[in-house]
Amino acid sequence: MSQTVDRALSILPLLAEGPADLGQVADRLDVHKSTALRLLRTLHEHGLVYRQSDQRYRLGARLIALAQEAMENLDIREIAHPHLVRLNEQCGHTVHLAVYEESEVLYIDKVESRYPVRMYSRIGKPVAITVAAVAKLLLADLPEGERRALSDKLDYPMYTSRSTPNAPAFLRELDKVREQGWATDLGGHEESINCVAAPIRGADGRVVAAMSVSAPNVVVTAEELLTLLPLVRRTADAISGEYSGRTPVKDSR
Amino acid sequence: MSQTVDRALSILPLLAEGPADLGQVADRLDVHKSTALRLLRTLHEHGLVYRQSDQRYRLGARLIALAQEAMENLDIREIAHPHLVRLNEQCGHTVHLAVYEESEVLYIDKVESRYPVRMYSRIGKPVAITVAAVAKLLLADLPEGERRALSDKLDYPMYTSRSTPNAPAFLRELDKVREQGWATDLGGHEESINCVAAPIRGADGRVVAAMSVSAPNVVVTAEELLTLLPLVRRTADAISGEYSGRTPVKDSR
DNA sequence: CAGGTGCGTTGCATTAGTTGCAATGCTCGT
DNA sequence: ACGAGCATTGCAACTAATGCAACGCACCTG
Repeated sequence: MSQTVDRALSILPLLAEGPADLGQVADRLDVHKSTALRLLRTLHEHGLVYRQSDQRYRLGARLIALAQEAMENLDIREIAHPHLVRLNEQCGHTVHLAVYEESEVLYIDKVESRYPVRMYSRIGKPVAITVAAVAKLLLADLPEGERRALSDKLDYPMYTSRSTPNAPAFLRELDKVREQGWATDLGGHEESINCVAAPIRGADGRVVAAMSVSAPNVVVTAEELLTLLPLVRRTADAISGEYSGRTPVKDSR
Repeated sequence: MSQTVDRALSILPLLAEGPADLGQVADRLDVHKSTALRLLRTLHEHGLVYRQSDQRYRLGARLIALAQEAMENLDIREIAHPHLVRLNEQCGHTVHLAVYEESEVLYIDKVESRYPVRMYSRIGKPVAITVAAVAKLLLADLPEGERRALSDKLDYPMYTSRSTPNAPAFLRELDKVREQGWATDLGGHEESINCVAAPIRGADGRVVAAMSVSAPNVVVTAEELLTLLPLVRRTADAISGEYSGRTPVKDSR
């Protein structure tokens, strides 16, 4: 809606790929160098962009600080965290918490496995939306129209042979997940990693977040992992209860 | 430098304080509501701002994802992480990694204490710059002029009776730290928490990061913590070596 | 060491893009 | 059902962003 701001913000994902110099930024934005310079300067003043010693630009520190504050404003996270820790203490595996926002699902909290073999994932990283167990739960709860529209515009990368191959299969999976009230990902993202996930609901019953337990085959088989399902669901329900009991989406200050 | 972008970016820290509606944003920016609306819309399109169900705006998910990528581009972090984990395994206490950027010091990595009593801190949070041991190391290495200028414009909040009270005291402390090559914070931030820190240097000898071990009094006394100093310094030196050996600030793609 | 290339930077005239206003639409509370 | 409060839209006025061309500077190169 605002061209100038639009251009300036387009610089951020560009720099997320790696440092770039003025010329590169100008080219990618398709604007004159002087224009790019002014935009970069403004971003710099706000600390979103940093100029390293070789004069190239990269993302700045304040961005990290802002994201931090953004997460602290998510009250589900605050409420859920102790529950996640407890679950991790009980089963030892990696525990994730994820939310859906604007066509993306991303992890907002994580408790690391206590086993030596750990899976790769990072808080803030958008998850593989077509296969992750938490993603299925979050998308399954979307209103029909939105769900269809989203499933349509998604890509369905075949991470493994068990990845969800296309939109119809995905929608079927979502229906199943919605009905049973939990979800799994059995090697659909990485061949040797399985997950079980359960939804966290707000007072109105809508799914506000999802949590999962993940473990590699070498530690426990998929069957063994599934035996944790009741525990995961109980934890999720406990979080739901606490979340609904408190002020729902209230101001945090 | 660019008014429109400047205004748009000013919205982010504002929303970091908590959700706000259009009117509040317009007021704080001192612009007309329609202007604020357009700026918010642009931020929204880029996912930096999210509109929650009650129509108020808060920081968006992509901000978190961007910050994530920003951190992954910091190669000190990549290199240091395994060392931090190993140090944590050896001593059991909380280990922090911090960098200086644009008048701020912030934590970019953390390994949690294995003791039940943990200190509060979060990756991405700017640190108490006048008292934290890592901050002293990073600032001590700044060129004279910059150091004086910065020390001058800082606030010196008295978190505890042992906090650095003012600029002259701070500069003296920095001189001491620079000379001895390590730093401490003995209850200067929180009465019962002590830290020892050591600098990580690049190939040119400049301090590029600093790491620290922190523990509360109830777990170990300050004296006991100080016995860890050689270990902390050795770890920092190991990281320095690896960092200098590799491509210094090279492109990451 | 002179000349050249590639980059970032600056001042300025043009014009496109942003602004604030006023009017409209919408939602909620009474 | 009515009104208050907020978000939203279209539009004309004008400010502020744009691209150009020229300059400065550092680094190669012959």
